[in-house]
Amino acid sequence: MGRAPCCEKVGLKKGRWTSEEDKILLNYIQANGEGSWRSLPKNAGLLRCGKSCRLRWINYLRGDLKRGNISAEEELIIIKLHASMGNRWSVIASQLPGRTDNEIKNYWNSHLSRKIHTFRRVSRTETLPTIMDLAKVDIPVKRRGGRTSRWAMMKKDKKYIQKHVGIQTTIPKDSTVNTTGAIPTTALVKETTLSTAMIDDCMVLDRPDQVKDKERDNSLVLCPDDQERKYENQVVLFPSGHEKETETLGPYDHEVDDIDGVWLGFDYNMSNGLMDSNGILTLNDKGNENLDNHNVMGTIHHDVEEKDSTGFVCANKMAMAAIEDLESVNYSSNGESGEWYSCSSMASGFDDGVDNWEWEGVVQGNGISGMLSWLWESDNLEGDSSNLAGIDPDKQDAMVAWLLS
DNA sequence: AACTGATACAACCGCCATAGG
DNA sequence: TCCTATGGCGGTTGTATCAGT
Repeated sequence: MGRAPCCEKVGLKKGRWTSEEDKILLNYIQANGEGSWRSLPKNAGLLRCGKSCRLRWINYLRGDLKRGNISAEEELIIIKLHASMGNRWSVIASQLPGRTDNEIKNYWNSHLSRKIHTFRRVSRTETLPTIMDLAKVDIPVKRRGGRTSRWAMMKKDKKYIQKHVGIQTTIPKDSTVNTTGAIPTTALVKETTLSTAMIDDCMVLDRPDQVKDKERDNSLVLCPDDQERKYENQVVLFPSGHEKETETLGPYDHEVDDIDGVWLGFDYNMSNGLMDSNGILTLNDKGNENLDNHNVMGTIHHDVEEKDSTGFVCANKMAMAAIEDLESVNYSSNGESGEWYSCSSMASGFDDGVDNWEWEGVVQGNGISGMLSWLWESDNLEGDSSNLAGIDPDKQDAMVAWLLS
């Protein structure tokens, strides 16, 4: 038998809270402060369990809650933190002011989990799975239906809360309501490449010698790996298999000393016609109407210092990326040590006959230091919350701060 | 217009950690 | 040290709402 319920449930109301109940709870807490949840319902005259009151307050009525949809920036933070600490929603929520763990959990489950796959860390002794069975993976689909967000309702009617429960909203004037589930792709790519903590000082890669179109400003450009790849503090992703033999896996098809990794994921839309005659693929969504959802995922490796024959230096970190349309993705070990790997995907969105691509990426510049060493000192990187077990809180805080720096 | 399936998200539930007696 | 109350967390469920048929 489990422990006794937190309160006597006979006669208590369950289910959705009415605006009247919200008013009562809100008035009570404003007058008496929060806490003492067990006695609160009785004192306030609510036929609710104290736990239910607490949840209602924390997740909905609290005045400091952020209104509106999760922004691309917030989404990125969620992705990053989830990649590092798993389903520790409260910890993740603590880094997103005004967001609740429940909200983030729901957002993850309904929006992100299907878009983002966490890839296995490749250890020295581990054999990579060569095929990932994506048939078993949920495929992101176009939103067909679903509830309209209550916050969206409030956005539409800023007086909603005042009308219904009598509290002030803090809906930002410029907040947007996204009812399609679509991600602001360009912004997200930009945010990802600009603000990702693991990619210190990176900037959006543009190739001024080949990319003249101003429309491509602030986009991420993928370059064939036979192109110049000496960039300072930039993100470079290589479609290494594009119309070439796959011997060109970049300068990194050699042994590396150590691999620790964290996957980054971001979503973008890709359509036909993004590949120009030079084989440069641009990730943006400008002017692309025929969009399919694809994911780009990358992992950042560190403790790598290598030079290729052209003198390219990959200092301290490497990144890999995969493009996938979630139909099929092959993972293969790459390099003698088997410690890193490339990803190929079927990109059915292309009409240029190239439907099987292999990508790799590099982040160049100084950056990841010892933080990742201890962050990933556990071998278990599959989103297991035990990842952080045993790490003292200061370290954990430092990690979070670093991840978000 | 009615029906159906998909979706978002609010709310519930059980378990765990911790404080305090 | 044990026991209990309580708060908190994460997994899961229920349902309102919507788009497609």
